[in-house]
Amino acid sequence: MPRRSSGRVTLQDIAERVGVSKVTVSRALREPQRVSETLRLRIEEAIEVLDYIPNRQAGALSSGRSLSVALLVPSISNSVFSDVQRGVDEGLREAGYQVLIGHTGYSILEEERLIDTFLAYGVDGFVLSSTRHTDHAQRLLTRARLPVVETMELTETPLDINVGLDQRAAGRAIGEALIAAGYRRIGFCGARLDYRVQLRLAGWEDALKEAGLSTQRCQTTPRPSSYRLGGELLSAMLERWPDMDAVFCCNDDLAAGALFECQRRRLDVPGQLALAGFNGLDITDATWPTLTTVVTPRRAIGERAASTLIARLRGQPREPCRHDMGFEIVLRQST
Amino acid sequence: MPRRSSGRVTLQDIAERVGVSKVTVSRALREPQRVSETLRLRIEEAIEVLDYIPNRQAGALSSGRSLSVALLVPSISNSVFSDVQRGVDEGLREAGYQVLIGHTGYSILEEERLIDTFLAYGVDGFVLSSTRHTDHAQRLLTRARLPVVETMELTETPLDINVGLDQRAAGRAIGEALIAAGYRRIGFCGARLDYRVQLRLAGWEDALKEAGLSTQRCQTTPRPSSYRLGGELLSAMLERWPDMDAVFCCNDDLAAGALFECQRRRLDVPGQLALAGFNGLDITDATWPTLTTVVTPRRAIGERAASTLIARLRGQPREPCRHDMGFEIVLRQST
DNA sequence: TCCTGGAACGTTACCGCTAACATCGCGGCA
DNA sequence: TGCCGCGATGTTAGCGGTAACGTTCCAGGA
Repeated sequence: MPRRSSGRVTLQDIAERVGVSKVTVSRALREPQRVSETLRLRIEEAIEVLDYIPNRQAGALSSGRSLSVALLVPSISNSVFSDVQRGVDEGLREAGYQVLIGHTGYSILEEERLIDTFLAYGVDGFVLSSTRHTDHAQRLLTRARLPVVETMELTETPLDINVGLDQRAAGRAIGEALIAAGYRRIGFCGARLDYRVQLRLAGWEDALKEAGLSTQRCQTTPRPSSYRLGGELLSAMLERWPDMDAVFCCNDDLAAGALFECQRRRLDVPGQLALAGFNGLDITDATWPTLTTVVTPRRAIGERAASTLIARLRGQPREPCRHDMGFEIVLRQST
Repeated sequence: MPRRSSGRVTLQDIAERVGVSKVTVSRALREPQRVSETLRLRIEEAIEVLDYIPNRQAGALSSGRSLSVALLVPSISNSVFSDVQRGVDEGLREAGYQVLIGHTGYSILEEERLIDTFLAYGVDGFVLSSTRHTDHAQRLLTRARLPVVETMELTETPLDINVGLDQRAAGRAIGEALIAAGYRRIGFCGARLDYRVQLRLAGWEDALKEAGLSTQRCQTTPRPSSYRLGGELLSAMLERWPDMDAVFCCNDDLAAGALFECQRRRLDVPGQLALAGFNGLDITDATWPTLTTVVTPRRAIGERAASTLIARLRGQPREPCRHDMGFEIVLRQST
């Protein structure tokens, strides 16, 4: 007894209805110019009538290309990454690729697990949201010989393509901007403490040290970032360093939360305390006062990731390269 | 000349190394208790050594099950849906399923396109974020005979499983709460105007009409929701209806934006104007004043969607059903 | 008239895995 | 001793496509 077929409409069904072989139907779909006009129309009609949906699994198995790409982000709720995702998605969709999203929860072990999973799904490439991976993950990626884009921060040793911005320089730049604005007792508040936050912190220290200022006003926690946490961290800092005149928050969520806490305490921003965030999310331009921040080109990063990946997928030879997408300090009312 | 193999390690490679047939290796992976202990260990070792990654496409093609489920959300940056997503993801991962995310941009046409795409990928089920679909989408889903969960709002006519909350009742409840708090000139501000927002608006009208209050203070726009838009809409409303004493915003983003606008205008909240939002996002509990809102059980919706879907996937017969997950009015400082 | 070449379509053999059924070997029991 | 039953493993035949190569047919040039 033959294996029961799935019941789905297949190429064979179309072929029988039209009276040709299934290869011809397949060709009509993939290389329309290679079948005669009349036949193509009849095939298209049959596809329409029977509601044929190609089986990508079968196609991928046979051709070795799945026309899909994995995008791994640390968190799906963080709009930083949804901007990147939009850029990636748009670029790749145009080229006929489907983007499969996975979220690592900021864990490189989970990233490794997802790389394994998506390799099993036969993706044709990866867009990662970091440059740090487990050894095993690196080995898997290398052995798979797939194009890989590492995004967000820059690295000296990209696996393949690297698209991001100099997080340390950005941290330094906002530090310098605060100093230039006249602040002298500048704090740093950071949550999660992932690699990028550490880089921003290092940049902040660079700036303060160079100006001969103290870098002691630094409040960090491994807890995940949130608005409320921004308030809590600011409270702790105000307690420890009552003389603080400005705070650079490692991201906009913390900065907004800190701002809300200032409002709660009737602390004038920027009169009594200046605040700066990082990323340039929508909220920084909506609060009162609006928040000074470092605007990161997230969408552009996603788009560049897509375009470079497509070049690789189309056969451009593998040759490690970095794309520095820059950043922009935007001074607003909070400083 | 035979087709070039992909170069990947396959079951056959493992089988040869261990000296058994590939079916046995396949069995060792899928039904470990059916192969002898010693052999299983040798197979596991070979898999480890050769870094074997199963080809899911081939497995899915052969077995007819892909162990993946599609989750379609309107927007990926909206944290409402990332909460749902987390619930779905967690539940399904435990059962061995991979969740593939697609975002429709609030368009049912795009939803239709994605349903088509994911059917081509051979997913075993769908979680949709709405109960409204194109006719063609409905036909595709019905013909595919896959389990489908429609989430977020309730419907009288579910395709299969329906998990959500009564959006209209929630709108009505917040309206009643504002009335109970003594407000009489209550406005509504809504963006995007998707189906759920329309239901909330209808509920708000229900409450006001029943109390004999005017429902004229209603400002809506099809533009997508954002913090800034909340400020803009509020400004417009204050201009048109200077006597307004409370506003129900169709979601928390607008409410927060409206709050920021009040701060900008030095308008006391709730003294001069009360504000209420919808969803219960983190920000509502962080601002100053904190925001009254309708807390929706997004995570629970996701989890229930996962558990009911799993039941179906495990063979439980199809029988349309609704799960009302409720909501909670949380009164905070803004009212 | 014959040959040639290319457009249009067909045949074959896989891709890597699994369902279904077949086989083998061995202990236990009549 | 011979047969049965069952656990452990193997054989076969696909799943639904596509790459590579083959065939057919007809126009056009020598």
